[in-house]
Amino acid sequence: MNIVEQVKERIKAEIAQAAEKAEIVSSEDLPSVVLETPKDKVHGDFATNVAMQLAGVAKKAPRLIAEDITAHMDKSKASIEKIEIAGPGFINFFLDKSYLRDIIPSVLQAGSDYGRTNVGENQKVQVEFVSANPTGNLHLGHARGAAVGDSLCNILDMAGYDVTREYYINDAGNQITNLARSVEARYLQALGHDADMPEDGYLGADIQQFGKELAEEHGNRYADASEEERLAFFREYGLKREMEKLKQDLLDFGVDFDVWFSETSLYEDGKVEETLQLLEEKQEVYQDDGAVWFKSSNYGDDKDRVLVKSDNSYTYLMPDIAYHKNKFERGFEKVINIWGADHHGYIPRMRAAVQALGYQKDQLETQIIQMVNLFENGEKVKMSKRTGKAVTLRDLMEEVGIDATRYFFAMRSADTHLDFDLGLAKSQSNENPVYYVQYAHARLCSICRQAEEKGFVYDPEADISLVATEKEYDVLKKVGEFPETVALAAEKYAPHRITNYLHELASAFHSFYNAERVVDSEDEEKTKARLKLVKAVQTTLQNGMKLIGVSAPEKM
RNA sequence: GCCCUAGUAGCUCAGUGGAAGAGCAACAGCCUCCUAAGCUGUAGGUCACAGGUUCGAAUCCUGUCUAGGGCGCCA
Repeated sequence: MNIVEQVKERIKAEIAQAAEKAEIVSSEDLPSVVLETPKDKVHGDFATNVAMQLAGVAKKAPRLIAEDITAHMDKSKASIEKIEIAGPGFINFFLDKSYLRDIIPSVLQAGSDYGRTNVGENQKVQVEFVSANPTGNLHLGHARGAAVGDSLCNILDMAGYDVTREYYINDAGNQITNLARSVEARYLQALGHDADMPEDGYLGADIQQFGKELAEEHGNRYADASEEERLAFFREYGLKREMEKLKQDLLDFGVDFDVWFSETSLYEDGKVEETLQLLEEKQEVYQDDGAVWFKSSNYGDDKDRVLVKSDNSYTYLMPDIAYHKNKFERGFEKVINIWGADHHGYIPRMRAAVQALGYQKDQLETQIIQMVNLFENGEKVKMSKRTGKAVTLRDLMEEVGIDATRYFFAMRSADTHLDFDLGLAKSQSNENPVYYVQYAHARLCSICRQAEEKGFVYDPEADISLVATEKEYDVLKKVGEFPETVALAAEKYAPHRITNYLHELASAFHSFYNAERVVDSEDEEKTKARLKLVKAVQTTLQNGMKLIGVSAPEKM
C-alpha cells in the first residue's frame, strides 16, 4: 500500500470509530466510508459524504451527524490539521501535508516499477485487438484500436495482470480469395494485359505495387499458369506481403503482439470440427432449412445463428467460436476483445457461444472502439478500405507523428465517436496536449542538466524535509496518486484516465516550475532536496508515458 | 421496426449518485531568473428535452427528440 492510501485508511478508520463512539450507528450498520479527493482545494485534501449516507439510518440532519462524528475524532492519529463541515454535510479534512514527503523515497526506490500494483493478482488475461483483415493498409480506425489496445495491455500489466497481446488473422475467408484475384488483376495489368479487377476487389495502391513487382520479377510466368496454380500463388503471396506490411506498421507504431493467431490453423488442426461436435453433444445446435443453427437465443441473443450454411460451408461465426474455445483452453481466465463499432451487433452471439461452451459470461469482455470520422478542411471525408481511399496508419505516423497520434487516440474514452481533423492534427501539432506532457519532462531533464553544470551532484541522502512549499506538496500529491490511477484505469479498461492523469501531473509541475526555482547556488541543501523531488516527478511521468506508448524526450 | 453508442462551455472532450471540469479558441497580465510548446487571472453552462426514484441526479429509471452505428445461410 502506498503512502496516500495509508493516510486515507487511517482517516477512514478514525471516522468509523468516531461514528461508533458518537453512538450514531453500530459498526455493522456503518456503510463503507468513502474518502474522495475534492476537485477544489478549498474543500480540503480529502472529504467524506458519510454523514449524508447516515442521515437515513440515524434519522438526523446530515450536518448534525457530521458534527457528532468530528467531535469524536482523534485528529492526531491521522495527520489531520483541520476539519470543516460544509455544504449539505460534507466533512472536509485538511492535513498536515508533510507526510507527502515520504512519497519521494518510495518513488525513487521503485523506479520504473513505480505505479505497479497487484490488483490483477497475476490473472492470465488475453487481449485481442486490431485483427484487421490482411487485405490492405491499416487505416484510422485500426490506429485507434491499436493505440487503445496496446495502452490497455500496458496498464493491465502494471496493475498486476499476466497479459498476452494477440492478433487474429482472418486468413481463411472469401476476402482472401478476393485479395488473390485483386493481386492477379494488378499483376496482369502490369504486364499490359487487359484484366478487370474483381467486383469486390481491393483497390489499394499497395496491391497495385505488388502487381508491379510480381510482373518485374516473374514476367509472364503466372499469366501462363493454370488458374488453380495462379490463384494459390497469389493468395499466398498477397497474404504474406500484407502481413509483413501490417506487422511493420504496428511495430513502428510501438505495438508488438505476443501471438499472431491464424484462422486457417483452426481448420488445419481440426478445431472447428471439434467445436461443432462439442456444441452438438451439448445440444446447443439444431438442423433447419438444410443449415445448422446455434441456439444463441437461449443465452440472450435476439435470434439463433447459422453455423453451417446449407451449402455445407461455415459462417464466420463458426471458426470464431472455435477460436474463443481455443483461447480458454490455453488457460486464459479472462479474454478481452477490442472490436470496431461495426462488430458490436456480434457481441451477444459471441457471449452466447462462450456460455454454451461452458464458460462464465464475465470471462469474456468486449470493448467497442467507436467510429473515427475523418475531417479535412472542416468537411467529412468518406473512407473506404476497399477502394483504398483512406488515411492510413502510415500516413498518420509520417504526417502527425507517432507520439501525437498515440496520445490523441489514448486520451479519448474508446466508446465515443471521434472526429479526427487531419488538418488540425497536422497544422496545430504544436498545440497537441502531448507536447504539454512531453515539455514537462524535457524541463525536468533541463533542470538536471543545469544542476550538473552548476556543480551539483545528485545526493540520495539529501534532506527532503526542506521540501515544504504549497506547490511542492501539490506536485507530490499528484505523484502519490499514480498507483491508484493505474489500478483504476485497469479496472475500468480506460487508458484515457492515464492521459488525464499525466496532464494533471504535468500541470502541477509546470505551476511549481514557474513559481519556484530548483537550482539555486545560494541554497545548496534546498537544491539537493528539490532535485530528489524532480527525479520523482520525472520517474512518474516516464512510467505514465510509457503506458500509452509516448516517448519522453530530454530536450524539445 | 428492434438493438447499441453518444448528446456537458463557441469547438474537442473528461466527470457516471455527493460541492459543474480540462484543453483549444477569446480577453487581461507574466521572460535581466533552471526551455514562454510554459505560468497567473477573467469570461463563458436551465449537463438535449419531459417526467420519476433519492436527503441529494449530468450520473439511476421511463418516455421523447437529434446524430452515428448494428440488425445476412457476408467477413
